[in-house]
Amino acid sequence: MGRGKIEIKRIENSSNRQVTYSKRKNGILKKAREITVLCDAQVSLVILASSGKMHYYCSPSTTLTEILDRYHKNAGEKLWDAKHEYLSNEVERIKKENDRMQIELRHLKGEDIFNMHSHKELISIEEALENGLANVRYKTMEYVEKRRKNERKLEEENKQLTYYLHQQQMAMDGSVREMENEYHEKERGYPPQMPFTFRVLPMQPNLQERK
Amino acid sequence: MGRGKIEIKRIENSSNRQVTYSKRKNGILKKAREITVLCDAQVSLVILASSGKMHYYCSPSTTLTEILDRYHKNAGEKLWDAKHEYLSNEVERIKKENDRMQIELRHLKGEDIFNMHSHKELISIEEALENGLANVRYKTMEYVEKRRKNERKLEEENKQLTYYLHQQQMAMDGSVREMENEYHEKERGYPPQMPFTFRVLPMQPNLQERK
DNA sequence: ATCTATTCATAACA
DNA sequence: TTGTTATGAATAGAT
Repeated sequence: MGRGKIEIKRIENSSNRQVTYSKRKNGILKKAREITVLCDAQVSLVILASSGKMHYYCSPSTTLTEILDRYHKNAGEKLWDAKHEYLSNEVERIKKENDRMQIELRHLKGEDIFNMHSHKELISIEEALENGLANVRYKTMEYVEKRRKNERKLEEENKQLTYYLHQQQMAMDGSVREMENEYHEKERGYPPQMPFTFRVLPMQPNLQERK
Repeated sequence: MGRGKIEIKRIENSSNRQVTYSKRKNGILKKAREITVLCDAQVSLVILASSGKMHYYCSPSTTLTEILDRYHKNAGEKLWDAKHEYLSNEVERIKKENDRMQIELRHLKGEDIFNMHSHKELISIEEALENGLANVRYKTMEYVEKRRKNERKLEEENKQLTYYLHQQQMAMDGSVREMENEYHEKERGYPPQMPFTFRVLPMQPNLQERK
């Protein structure tokens, strides 16, 4: 129909397409109205132009929803359920995404950081923070290590001193008893086990002030 | 069109109506398909005969639901029930939350910071990262503090022991000299300063194993 | 269903 | 966009 026959394929010329759309849209709407009146039919028609403009027709005495309800039942297509399912899945999907990011954020903020290592996906993200933390950790480790070593040294000294003290006590104890009971008999053939020159080594000064 | 013009009003003859319905229905469906192809339009068409038979067309690459979604928005009609509306809102809400967190995450990772509108925003990001470090620092500080305290205690004990050892040495030294030079004169009026019951307190075990 | 005289829709043009 | 018109398409009524 028209001045010439046309092939049914996309009209490339944009303005031609626009004009054709407008005319044919009116034609379809008219036909929809007509079949409604002529044949007691119910019609739901929605037309969307590529431009985004929309036109629709719905036969009177009904609503689009009503027709679609019947459509739903008749077609057996799970229109509503599908929509509902889609939305449910979407909510779930996005919620998961949400949780993941929330955890990630908490970790990056330094919360829950001791649970972090179980989450594989977070490893790459952790790296950012861990790079920052690496320096701090290294410094503190160094520091702790030094303190621990010093601590051990002190413990050792402590043991030594305790031991020597005990020895000396014994020695002194013996000497005193000797002096008290038989100080005229000179039979002390044993020198003190501990050299009197023993001195406790001075500790590293300022160690606890270092970082 | 046809052998004679007809008025657009209900066709009273039932079989005529039925025939006309069938013919026009096909016509509309064809037109719907055509406008879809010719003009890049999207069409949703549902036709219900008074007999109850139903036919529909929906342009490919879309779903009826999708078209009706747009219809809903444009027409402002309540197509969707509360559940769907709730879910739709939920999706939108969570998506916004999602975007917000995504931006925050990217910022914490140091990405996209060139879009920052103010120095304040940069500072707050810096603060967040520093807070993250603070937690780690705190944990290590606690640990170091414990070690330091134990260390101090050991130092104190060490000093005490050294002191007592020295005292004892003096006392013993004196006793021996006394014994050697004038052991018949009993003038030792000073008892040892250190009680013989002195014992070094045992240290906290396992302290260095604790985190 | 199929045919066909007619009316209708519309492509091209203005 | 709107209108005009030649032409192809749709279809009412008959078969």
